[in-house]
Amino acid sequence: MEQFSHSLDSIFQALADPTRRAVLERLGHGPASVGELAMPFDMALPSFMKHITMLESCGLIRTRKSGRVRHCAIDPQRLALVDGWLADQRTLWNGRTDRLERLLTQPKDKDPSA
Amino acid sequence: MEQFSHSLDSIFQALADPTRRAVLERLGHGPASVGELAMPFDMALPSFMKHITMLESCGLIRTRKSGRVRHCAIDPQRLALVDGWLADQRTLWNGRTDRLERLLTQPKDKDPSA
DNA sequence: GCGATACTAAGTGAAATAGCTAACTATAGC
DNA sequence: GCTATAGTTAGCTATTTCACTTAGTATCGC
Repeated sequence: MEQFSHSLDSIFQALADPTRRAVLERLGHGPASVGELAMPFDMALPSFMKHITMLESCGLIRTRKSGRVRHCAIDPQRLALVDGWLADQRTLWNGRTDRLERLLTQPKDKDPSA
Repeated sequence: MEQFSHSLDSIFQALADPTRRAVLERLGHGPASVGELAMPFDMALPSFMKHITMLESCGLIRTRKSGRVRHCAIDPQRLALVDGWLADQRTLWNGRTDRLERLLTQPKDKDPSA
C-alpha cells in the first residue's frame, strides 16, 4: 500500500495538467507520434515534449522511437492504480453510510481486487 | 466540458500530495477537526493548514468553524468528477481493446493497423 | 481576567513546474 | 551529399508549491 503512494503522487501530478489529460484522451483513440500529438497545442515542441516525458516517466504512456519518429501509446494498467484508489475511497465513505444496511442485509464483505 | 477541465486541474493537483490523500482517507471514516487531522503528520500547523485550505478550495472537503475549532468533512460529490473522467477514459481504451480483440477473433473486418 | 488552546496571518526560502528560444542530432528523401 | 523533418538538449525565466518560523486572533476553562 505504501509503495503505491509514490506512484499515485506522480500519476495525479501528471493528470493535473489539461494538456496532459488531453494527450491521454487523444491516445485513448489509438497510438500517435509526438508530432501528431503536439499539433493541436499552441506550444513549442520542447515544452510539449516535457509533458510527454512526464507522462511516460509516471507510466501512463509508453513510447518507442522508430527512425526519427517517436510513437506513443497509452498504458491502461497504470490508470488502474487511480481507479483502485478511487474505489477504496468510495468504499470508505459509502461504507460509512451503508454499513448498517450492509450488516443487516449482507453479512459477507466482498473485495474486488485487481 | 470546458468548465470541468479547470476543476479537474485543481482536484488532481490536490490528490497529487500524499498528505492530502491521507487526510481524505482519514475523513472517509468521518468528520474531524483540523487539529485531529494534523496530529499524525510531522509538520507545522500552518503548513498543514495550507493542505486543508487547498482541499477545501477545490471542493474535496467542506469545513465550518464552531468556536475555535474548524471541523472538516469530505464532499463525495466532488470526487465523482474524477470518477467520471476516469470512466470516460476507460471507455475509450476499452473500446479500442475490444475492437482489437474483435479484429483478432473475427478476420471478417479487414484493417491492417499495427 | 488570564493562561492555554486552536487556529490564522505574514513573510521567507528551496525546489519543482511550465513555458520559451536557440542550437543540435539523427533520419528520410531526393 | 544536401535539405527538410522529427525530435532532443541546453539554458533561461516566471510562477507555483511546500515547507518553515514568528507572531497574532479568538475562543475555552478556570
